[in-house]
Formats: sequence, C-alpha cells, structure tokens
Amino acid sequence: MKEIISNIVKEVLKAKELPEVNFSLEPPKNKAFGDFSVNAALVLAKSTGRNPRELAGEIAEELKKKSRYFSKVEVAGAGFINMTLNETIYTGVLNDILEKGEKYGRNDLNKGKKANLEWVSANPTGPLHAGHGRQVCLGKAIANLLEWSGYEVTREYYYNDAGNQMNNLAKSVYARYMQIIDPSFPFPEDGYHGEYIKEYAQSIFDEKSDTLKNSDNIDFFKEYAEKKNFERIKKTLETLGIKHDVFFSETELYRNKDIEKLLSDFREKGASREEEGAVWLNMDRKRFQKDKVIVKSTGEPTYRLPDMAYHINKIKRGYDYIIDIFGSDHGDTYKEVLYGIETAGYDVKNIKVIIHQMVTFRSGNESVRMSKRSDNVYYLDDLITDVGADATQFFFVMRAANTHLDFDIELAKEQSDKNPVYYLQYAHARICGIFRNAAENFNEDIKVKDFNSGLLTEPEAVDLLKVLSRFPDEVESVTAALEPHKIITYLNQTAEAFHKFYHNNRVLNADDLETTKARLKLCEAVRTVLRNGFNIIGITAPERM
RNA sequence: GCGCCCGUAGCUCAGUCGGAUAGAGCAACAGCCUUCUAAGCUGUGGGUCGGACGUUCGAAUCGUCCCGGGCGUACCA
Repeated sequence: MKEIISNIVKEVLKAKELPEVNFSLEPPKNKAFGDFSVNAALVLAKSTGRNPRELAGEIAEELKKKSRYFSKVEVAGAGFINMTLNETIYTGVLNDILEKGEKYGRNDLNKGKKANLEWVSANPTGPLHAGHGRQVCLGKAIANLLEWSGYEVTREYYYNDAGNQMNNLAKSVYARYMQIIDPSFPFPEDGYHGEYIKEYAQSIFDEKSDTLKNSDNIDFFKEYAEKKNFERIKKTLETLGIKHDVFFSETELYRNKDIEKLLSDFREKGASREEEGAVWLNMDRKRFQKDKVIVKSTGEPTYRLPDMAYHINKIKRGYDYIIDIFGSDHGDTYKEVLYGIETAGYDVKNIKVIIHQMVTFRSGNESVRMSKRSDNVYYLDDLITDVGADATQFFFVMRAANTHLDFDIELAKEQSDKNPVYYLQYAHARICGIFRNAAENFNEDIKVKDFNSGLLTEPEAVDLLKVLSRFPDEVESVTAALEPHKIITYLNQTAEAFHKFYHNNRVLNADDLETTKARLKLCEAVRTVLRNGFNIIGITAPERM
C-alpha cells in the first residue's frame, strides 16, 4: 500500500519537474490528518528555496486528480500533504487477505537469497539460563522474519569446545565423581557449581562404579558432560519450537586447517607478529586501544582466532546475508573479529551483528538473582515452566534488543488482563468464539465466497481494515531493521482495533444476513493477520481462553 | 580513565535516518455485562522526553559538555 502511494507521489514530482528527493511517507500519528502524510514539499523547500506551503499546494493539486485513490488531499501545518484514501481501496485489501491467507504479509524481496543466522551459541558447559532466553527468543523471531521476506534461512549454532571452559567442565564432573568415592576430594577453584554436574557424576558412577578414578580418564568426563549438556540445551530450545540446522564446532576449524591457514595468512600479510611467546594481531590504533593476542604463549589460540576463521568459513559458504546475535558483553569483541576478517582479505559488508542488552529478572518488586557461582541458578527451563512458552517468547521479544530488559516473572505468570500477551491472544480467541457460534446458526454464511464489502462502513470497521492493510509494510520494514518488537507493537494495534470493532458492532445478526457475511469475512481477515503475526514472534493462537 | 549502550507518565516501555497537540500497557479515579468471551470497551487525571548549551523554520530525535545506570576495557569466552 505504502509503495503504491509512494510511487504516485514520485510520479507527481516528476511531472512537475521537481528534483528527486527522499521524502518520508507515513501514516500520521493523528487520524484527523488522514491515512498518509508526506513531507516532500518541506524537503524540497530546502533545495529549491521555495515556500514550502506554496509548493505543497501545487503538489496537492496534482494529487487531487488521482481521485481513484484519494478521497481527500490537503495541505497542513508547515507544508505537509495529508491524503485520505478511498475506502474502496481498503475493501480490496480484505479480498487480498482472504485470498493469501497464511501467506498474507510475506514478500519475496529476497527470493533466491540465502541468509545465515547464528544465535544462542552458548558453550555446552551447562543448561541455558534464563538470561539466555532473550537471545534465544529474539533469534527465533528474526529467523522467521527473514523467511517472511523471502530468504532461505540457515539457523546455526556455534560452540567453542576446544578452549578452557570445556576443560573446567571435565574437571568439575571429575571432581564430583571423585567426591562420591572420597568426599574430601578438592573441587577446582573455577569449576562449575551447578547441580547438574553432580547428577552427571552420579550417573557415571552408577554405570561405571569407581573404574574411572584415574585422572587419565578426564576426556571421558568431558565428552559425557558435553553430550548431556547439549541434550538439555536442545530440549530447552525444542520447548520453544526452535531447531537449528547446523551445530558448528570450533574443533572442526582445527580439523579442516582453517585456523592454521588464517594464521599463516596473517603472517604473510605482516598483519601479525610474535612477541613474548604469543602471536598478536596488529590492530588499527584509530579504532582499537591496543593489539590483541590471537595465540597465547601456551600455543592455544584465544577465542578470537577461531571466531574469525568461523566467520570466514561462513562467508565462503556463500551466504548473501550473515547475521550474528550477541549479548552486550560481546559489544566490543565482535568489532575485533570483523577487523580480523577484513585484515585477512574478506568483505564483511554482508555481515550484520545484533547486540542485545542484558536482562534483569524480578518477581513483582523482588529482584531475582542470577548468580552463576551459587547452585541456585534460574534456568531457562525454570522460566518456561513458571510462565509458559508463550509468555517467555512474548516478553523477550516485546522490547527493543538494544535496551535493558526488565523481566517481571510475576506479571508474565499472571493469567489476567494485566498480562500483555493475553490482550493479543484474547482478540484471536474472541474471533474463534464468533465462528463457533456462527457454525450453529449461520453455517452457510461462513462458507460463502460472495459478500458485499461495501457494507463495512462503520468507522471501527474502516479503521480495522486500514490497520490490516499495513501488515505487509510492517513485515517489510521490521525485517529490514531486524527489530521484531515492532511486530508486537503492530499486533497490539491490530488487537485494539478489533476489540473496538467487536464492542461496537455485533457480527452475527439474523435480521441482516448480508452484513453478517461481510463482518464474518472481516473477522476472518483479522484472525489471519493475528495468526500470521503470532507465527512470526512464535506464540500460539489459542481458540479459547 | 577510555569505548559501546541506555536514561521518555508513579511502574514497565513504544516513539529516535528532525516534523504537526509526545503514545501504549499496568497502577489511580469514574462509568459500561438480559445480546457473538468484561482477559473487553469508554472517559478522567498524570510528562522540565536525565541536565545545560548549540545547529535548525522546526529537536525526545542531530552535535558538544555534564549527571546517573549497564556492559566492556584479559595470553576468559
């Protein structure tokens, strides 16, 4: 819809021999100003030195001639041109929604293109904790959005299984195992304290008795714990309907020599140097405070080097769009990684990094601690159990990634109108209720193909149609910005428009079958848009509440 | 200290590539159920958009400085 109007404005500017400019065309905040507002005259006033109101008047005159589209065009304020669309345009939208159904809102702007989204990527040192949830849920929604815009999406999970962390994990399980045999066995200082470590140790002991007490068997503990941890992580993700296509292990980059090759590339280009027994990557001092170690003096790479090699690997796999989601604790380090990739001679322009801020949890007025040190970790599984998968997904996606998120567990748990997720779901359930009732007394009217959309003239119905017509534009812009929280903002507006319509207009009316038919079709369209939106953010569409 | 992010109604937050009277939910107050689910609707109150200065016809939005909070500033990841 927006595109159509935008093109009309462009045509008019061209016809008036005005220079091409970037104007903004938006539905104005205030409904009284019509359906779309364009600031073209204000923008042009600057470059042409003309009076903006005068210029706006001339453009408006031309637009008025397009009466097929506009019922009203007027100049307002400093030189805005406000346009009100013909209502018949919107009834066309209704047919469009009914015809496209679950495809309504999809576009093929990126048809034939491949995107790779890497997220979660938690190392398998333990179960996902509640804080991971933000990234988990954001990524799910973003992957869906990319698909809605035509991308073929590879969902990928990268994990470091070669570094220190996994050794600590192995030592921790080993220590717990040994403690079963000898309670005085020391626990490593930087070991993992979670209950799950004890469980693993116990089940190993149950199976193998004390046959593994020799510390040479440490690799067994590592592999066992890694396998168990991944089982748990995957199960948690599954609860939220997430399935990664690729699990990429750091070890693979050693096996296939990618890391070795990258290191020699750096050396040949003179981009790295050896000093104090370590290998340093020479950084651009304008952008970075100091050079960074890529291989420790122990001969072990720091996480940066495999990260760079991993991204080069992704680039070589030929994606049109490579997206990473990281927490703000990686806010600086990803820049180093990108710099390394560039230095090695690869283009990073198709790589986009989304940084999300940290989450704090509270229950009403009480803050919930997320200490990693203690045994008392609040796991993502716990959160899902407490508030449900829908509320989990909704609350994590509800806010812009780049702001701190305050997750109120008590509110998410609340089964009432206080909980924002129900406002949306209730709209859907209400529509399903109407159709249940219609099935009894108006069954034939549900099925009809022909209906008179001209009967949908009530202000609430027209407003509702206008909101529904925006859905494809929203999907498009939200995908471009990779900001799924805006889908929720939009769905709220949709639900609001529906609730108002419902309140003021009875759908099923035996005395007026024609209006009943038309309103049923409108409800059908609302239900379609809600379901499609729910699908993107990953919540269910309940039929009853 | 330096770098990145954030600061909008009592609370949680939208709005931020400059645009019209700054919005929503919750909380408060006042109404609406003999009719498709009141998990809804209608109305009222509530704001120095952290502060100051600057750019502009126009600033919550851009720039500089300051204040407050988060994250980073490792031969951890």
